[in-house]
Amino acid sequence: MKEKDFEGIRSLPLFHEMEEENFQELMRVAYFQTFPPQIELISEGEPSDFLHIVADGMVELFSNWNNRETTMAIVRPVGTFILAATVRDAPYLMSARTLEKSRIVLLPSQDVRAVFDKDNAFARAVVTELAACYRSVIKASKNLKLRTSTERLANYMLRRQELAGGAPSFELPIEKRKIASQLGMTPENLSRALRTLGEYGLEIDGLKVTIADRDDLTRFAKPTPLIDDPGT
Amino acid sequence: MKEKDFEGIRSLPLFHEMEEENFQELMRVAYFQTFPPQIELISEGEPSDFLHIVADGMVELFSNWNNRETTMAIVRPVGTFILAATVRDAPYLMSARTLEKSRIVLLPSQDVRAVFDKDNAFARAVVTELAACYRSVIKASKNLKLRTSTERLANYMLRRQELAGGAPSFELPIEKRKIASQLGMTPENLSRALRTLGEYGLEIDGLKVTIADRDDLTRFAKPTPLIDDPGT
DNA sequence: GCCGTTTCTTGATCTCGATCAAGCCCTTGG
DNA sequence: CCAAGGGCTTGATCGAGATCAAGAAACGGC
Repeated sequence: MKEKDFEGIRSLPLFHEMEEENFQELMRVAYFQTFPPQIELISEGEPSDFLHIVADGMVELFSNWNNRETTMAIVRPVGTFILAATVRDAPYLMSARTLEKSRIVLLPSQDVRAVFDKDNAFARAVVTELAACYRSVIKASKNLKLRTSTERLANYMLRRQELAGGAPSFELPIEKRKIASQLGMTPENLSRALRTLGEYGLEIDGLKVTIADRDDLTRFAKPTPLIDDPGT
Repeated sequence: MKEKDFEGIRSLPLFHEMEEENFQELMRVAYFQTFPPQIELISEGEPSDFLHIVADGMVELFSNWNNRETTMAIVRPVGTFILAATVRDAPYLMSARTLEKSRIVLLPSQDVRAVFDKDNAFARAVVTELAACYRSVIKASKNLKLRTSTERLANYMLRRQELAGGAPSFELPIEKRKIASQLGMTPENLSRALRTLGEYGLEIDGLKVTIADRDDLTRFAKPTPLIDDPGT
C-alpha cells in the first residue's frame, strides 16, 4: 500500500527531481494514515508540525472568524497543503477537514526543512511550488474583488468543464454548499445564480451540469488566463 | 547614490544572507531608475523580465478586468515585488504604477534565477520570502471573505496605528480612494464607514486619524493574528 | 422500506454596498 | 489672485446579495 503511494508522491513536481536517498528518508519518517469523512485534520492557529499530502480522497481547507466560516480551497490527490507554514515554521492559517474517506501522508516539518537544506533540487521545487501557490491565491483574490458572484460561478463552470475533459455534460465534484462558500456566496444565492446562467445555456440537474453553448456562456463569463488559468 | 541603495537592499531579508560576490554580481547588472508619479512600471500579462525593488517612493500593485480595477497592494521602501513571476518565469498577474516620485531597482529575472541556482543562502531566502508573500495573500483573502467592509476598515485603522508607533493620532499614508480599493469598497462607502466608526471612538479629519479609545474600536474590529498580523 | 437528517430550492424581506448626482474643499497652475 | 480639476463628502436611489422561512428532494442508517 505504501509503495503505491510512493509512486504517486514521487511523481509530484515537488518531489520529482530530488535525490532518491533524500526521498527515501522522507518516506521513512512519514506517517500514512486513513481518515473517515468529516475529520478535522488541523486547526488554524496550531503550530505546523507536518506537511500534509492527500494520497487519496478529498480535503477542504477552510477558515473561521467571529462565527463565520469560509472554504478557502479543496485539495485532491495528489496534492499537498500547508507548505508555506512548514517552510516558515509558523502557525497554520487555515483548518483542514476530510470531505470523504481519505488517505493522508504526514511529513514531519523539521524533516522537510532538513532535506530542504541539503537537497538543492528539492529546494528549487519548493520555490516553484510556493510561487505557484502564491499566484493561485492572487488569482482567487482578483476573482473575488473584480467579479460579481454570478460571473465567478460562470467561470467556475467553464473551468470545471475543461477539467472534466470538455464534454458538454459533467458532474460537479463537491456539494453545492461548498462550491458556494468557495466562490464567496451563500447556497441560496448559488441556486439563483444557476438559474440566471440558464439564460446563457447552462442546465443543471442535481450535480449534473450541461453547457449547451460554450461560446454563449464564455461571452458572459469573459475568462482570462490572468485569473482563470490554474497552471501559469 | 547607488551605494546608498546597496545598503538598503542588502539589509532586506531576501538579500541579507547571500554571498557577497553574488550580491555584487546582481548589483552590477541592476538598473537604477527614478520615475515620476503615476507611471505604469509594468502591466499584467507581460513577461516578467525584471524583479523590482522599491528603494524610495511608493508603488501600487493593481489589477484590471472588464473595465474594473482594484488595488491589490502598496509597496513601500525597501520592498520587492513580482518575485513569484520572476521565479516561475511566468507573466505578471498584476500591474504596477508609481504613486509618488520613486527610485526603482530592476534586477533582470534571468540573473536572479542564475544566482538562485548557485547561492543556497539566497535560495533559502527566496523560499522564506515567497512563503511570507503567500501567507499575506491568504490573510487578505480571509479578510475579504469573512468580514464586512466596516470591519475591514476598523482593523486597517488599528494596524495603521501600530505602524505609526501607537500614538492616538496618526496620518494615513495614501489617499482614501486607494485605501477603499485595497479594502474592496468604494470611496463613498469608505466615507460612510468612517462615520460609522465614529461610534467606536474613531475621529477623522482629512488624512489625520485619532483613535480615542483603542479598546472600544478593538471590541468592534475583533482583530486576530491569523488575519491581521503582517509578520507571522 | 421507512424515518430522520441534511441539502437544495424558492419566495419574501432586509441589509449592505454600488451607483448616480451634486456640492465642498483643497491643491495646482497660470 | 483666480480658475480648473480632482478628491472627498453627503444624499437619494438602485441592485446585489444575505437572511429568514418553508417546502421539496436526496441521502444515510436502521
